[in-house]
Amino acid sequence: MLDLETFRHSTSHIMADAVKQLFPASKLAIGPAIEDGFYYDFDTEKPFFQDDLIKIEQKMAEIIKENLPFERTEYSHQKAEDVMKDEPYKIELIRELPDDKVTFYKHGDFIDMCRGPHIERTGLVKHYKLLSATGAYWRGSEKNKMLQRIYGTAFFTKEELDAFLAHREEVKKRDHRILGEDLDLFSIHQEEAGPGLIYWHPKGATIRQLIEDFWKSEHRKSGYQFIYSPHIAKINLWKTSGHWDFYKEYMFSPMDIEGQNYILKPMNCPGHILVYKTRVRSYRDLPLRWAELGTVYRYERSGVIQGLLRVRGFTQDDAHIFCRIDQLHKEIMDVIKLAIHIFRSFGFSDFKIRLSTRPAHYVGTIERWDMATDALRQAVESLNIPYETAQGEAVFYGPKADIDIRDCLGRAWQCFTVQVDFNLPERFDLYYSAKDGTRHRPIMLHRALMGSLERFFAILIEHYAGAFPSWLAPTQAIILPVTPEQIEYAKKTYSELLSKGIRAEIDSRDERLSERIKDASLSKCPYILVVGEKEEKEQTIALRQRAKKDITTISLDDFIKLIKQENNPKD
RNA sequence: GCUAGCCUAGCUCAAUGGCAGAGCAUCCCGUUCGUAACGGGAAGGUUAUGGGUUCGACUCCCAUGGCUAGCUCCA
Repeated sequence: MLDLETFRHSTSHIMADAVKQLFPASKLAIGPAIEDGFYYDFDTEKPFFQDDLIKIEQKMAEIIKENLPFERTEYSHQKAEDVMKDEPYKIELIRELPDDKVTFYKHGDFIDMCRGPHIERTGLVKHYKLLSATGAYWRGSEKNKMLQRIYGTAFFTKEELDAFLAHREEVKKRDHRILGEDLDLFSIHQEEAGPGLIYWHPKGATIRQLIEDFWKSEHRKSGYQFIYSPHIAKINLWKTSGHWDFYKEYMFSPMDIEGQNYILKPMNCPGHILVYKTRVRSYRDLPLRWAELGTVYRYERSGVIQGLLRVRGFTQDDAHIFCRIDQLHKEIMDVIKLAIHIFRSFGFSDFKIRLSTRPAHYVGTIERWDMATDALRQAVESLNIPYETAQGEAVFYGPKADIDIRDCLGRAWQCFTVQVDFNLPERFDLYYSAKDGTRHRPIMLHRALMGSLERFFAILIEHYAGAFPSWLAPTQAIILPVTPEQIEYAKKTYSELLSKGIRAEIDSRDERLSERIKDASLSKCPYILVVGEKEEKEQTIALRQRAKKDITTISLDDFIKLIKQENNPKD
């Protein structure tokens, strides 16, 4: 049985063959299979254009039609370099191979150094498509030359390829940047105000408030307290925390205020630590769980900014937990439980945890690292969520666990993180008084559940395709009087809904009913309430639910009951 | 930041060196309407910004800003 990776890898060879035939001066770099298909990097005189991709696809069709066999051969280093003498990138790779034997695969006149395996014949490839051409650095380093990369994909069946392309279309349709504008949720004013800075419109702000309210109430239930900290602080604070040394490239330049340098905060932790230090903490005070919807500013290079997903100013749903070692396990467990609960409430149910362990360079003792890592591992295991361990992937100050959530299109997003920190308590000389009066270092946990509100909002918009569940919808019900005769009745209905805490609107514009239904539907409002002569007489409403064709006539009280039922996040 | 492509009305897009245009949205008028696009009219532009080439530039060239897709990075 063929595996898809082999199949796609072979397709990338066919593509490289086509490129070599059409553009003989191109030099080959690498061409692996990737999650959604494959790519191949070339060093070419000119970048590839859209038209070139079509030509390359046609040439590939010819190679496939010839049904050439893939043949494997092994050469010594010497011979390999000889065979690849016109391919400088291949030579570089060959020289790094430890074995003397180098394997090659050949079909027709095209030969490529490659570990393999490959499919038997080019004719097996039938359903493929070239997707895009972009620049990519040789070996991923911007110090190296930029090569030209062509992405493509291949599938066993036409149905799978069509489904993949349809999925790409769906992703495009759900793009939060488009929906954000269509639904009047937010805007970005790159020219006037700067890229990566978000303006939340009333509808977007309503959703944000709903998210924040829910977040706060769940935190209160979980024993958190809230604090607020300023957006700027003197540079010394960032020198003490160490950010000025290891995080400088993401920090905005200092601003001079009365001869002192101040920095826009890229993180909330130093502020929380200052609060901790305002008095001597007892072992009985711990754990302290302090949360803040803290807005931070980070310099991101212009090329990486994207919609709400990657910005220069954003609000973290941050919290810091100061605790004793013996409390660590429970605190970690509770944080992960809270995160899962919140994600479920927003309609996510598929999670994957990644545990990152001690890297080569670290602060703190091995014993503490092992203990903290075990605490993380035990918490994850007892919650029965699949996890993987990323050996040596943690940051220098402590082990961490991250959670990827999967949206309804199967895309994974990293939002949640919980990080143990042995470093900052040390740098700021944090302590608490133990039972016997001696001083001890508390352990500090950093954690964010949604990560950034901006980014999480983007994920929600795309997850729901802008059709937010009733509890999050900026407008839950739009009331449409059939004629001006019913405006009074519509207003009465409106006041009644408002008084019950339902987010309602009236559209009594001088437009045909069908026009106003169209607009209400496009706004993705969950409920449309039509009131005409008949409804007024019977004191009812004609209810049209989002994504449903049928219309039901019910009393306003029944509608209120219905919407109240939906007014809470699902868990 | 780098590579490539792109930037025309609020939005989506025409105009290939010779008079800047359409649809949607907006505003006005008409229509008073029973479940997804009513009719008519008006207004809307220093063609991203700055320079250059040319008798003449939305169009060609240069710089700057920004966007898009990647690379790298990441909440």
